Amino acid sequence: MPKSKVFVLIDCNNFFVSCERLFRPDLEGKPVVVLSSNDGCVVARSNEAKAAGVPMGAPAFKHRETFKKHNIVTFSANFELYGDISKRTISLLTTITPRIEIYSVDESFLDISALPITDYAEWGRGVRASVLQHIGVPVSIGIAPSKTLAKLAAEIAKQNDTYQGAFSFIDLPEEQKADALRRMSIEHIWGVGRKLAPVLRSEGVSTALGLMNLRPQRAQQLMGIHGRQMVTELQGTACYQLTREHAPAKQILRSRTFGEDTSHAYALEAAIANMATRAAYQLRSERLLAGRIGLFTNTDRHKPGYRRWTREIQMPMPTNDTGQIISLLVKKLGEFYSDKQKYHQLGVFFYDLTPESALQTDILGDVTPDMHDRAQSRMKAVDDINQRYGRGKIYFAAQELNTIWQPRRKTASPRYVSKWGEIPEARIA
DNA sequence: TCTGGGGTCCTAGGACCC
DNA sequence: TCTGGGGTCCTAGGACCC
Repeated sequence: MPKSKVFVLIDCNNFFVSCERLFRPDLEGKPVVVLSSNDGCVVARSNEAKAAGVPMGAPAFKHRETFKKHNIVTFSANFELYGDISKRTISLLTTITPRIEIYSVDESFLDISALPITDYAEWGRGVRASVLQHIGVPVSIGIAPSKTLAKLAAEIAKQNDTYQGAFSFIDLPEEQKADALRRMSIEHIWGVGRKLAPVLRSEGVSTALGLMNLRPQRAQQLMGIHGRQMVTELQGTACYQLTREHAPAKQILRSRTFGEDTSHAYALEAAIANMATRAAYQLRSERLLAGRIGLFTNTDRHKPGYRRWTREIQMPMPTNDTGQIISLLVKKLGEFYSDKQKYHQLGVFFYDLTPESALQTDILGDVTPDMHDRAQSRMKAVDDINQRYGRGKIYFAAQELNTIWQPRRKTASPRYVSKWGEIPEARIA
């Protein structure tokens, strides 16, 4: 019988806020929130902001009073900064073991089954101290025989200061494990969200322990196959393994809510051009081609007369050529556009992604392989220039038609680490 | 006035076929 | 005119995640 698995979850606490504080140490201990694009929703809160009663995902405009009353400092999200701090953290974790899964910008799983460790919680506290010292970001660490339990363990570590940032289910006596699970409500379980929590509660299951003891068949009836796997994982048997290497994308989507609603066709065209540019760049950087491309746009769903339009194009030959994509999508826009509508948001998406290497020439189509090659070398030249001289140095004219679509960012922090002009200065007196 | 953006996976149901 | 059962494929929508 193989030795059972040991997974670690390293979860950065209040990650976006912690990143902002790295460059603003004066904000340590003060209430801070980070807002999404258009300063719409709260996407990260410091502990002090949580204590002041600001909910996660809350629309910012509903809480302006609370922000004022508690002197809460707000930042517009600065994803370039967070991405950079995230990369540094990951490269530090990679020195522990190469068996790492980058789960999100602020969470990674490690498989440490093969590491010679006797006291896991103590080991976890060491990792926490190292990340704090080298990166400056506080983390919570959960260690367990399954990923679902590791997520719960990290949550326990975060909630309870006595564990000093690390909690382990490995070698924990059955009675203590039951106690810990009894104290965690089902909402904290990975895979139980807004809809499933009430379903479980009406079944009389309100804690992690309750779900662990639910009949697997019943869990599957209530929640589908994931429910059954959740029970098994809570019992301490791993269903989910480490997902190594970034799996190729299955779909790519770029969308933005506009800075203000617009009826102008050229504003929509500019938005299409920008979304398509970013999405197609991702396609090319992953060496993929899109077999289906499309766009959607809608009016404000909080206003009467809400409408949504979606159009798709089946490509005769898969593409990643920004110019071709923009012109096809702008043409599609013309099929439904009306200057009587107030458009609020627009997105561009790609489906049926295939590797460039698998390109099948469409012998009956009017796109010849030669045309495809020319498009390829044109886009390569654009990418090379932008990579060398900075994003957006060279672009399609349509991108510049209008800027109404651009989201508002009232309180963005400087791009400390990715723009030379915004690097912080330090003076030594 | 003001409510984000980017993903994955599963399932139910329809179309179609034998 | 009426009709069973089962399989496949596709899509839309729903659930979840951060």
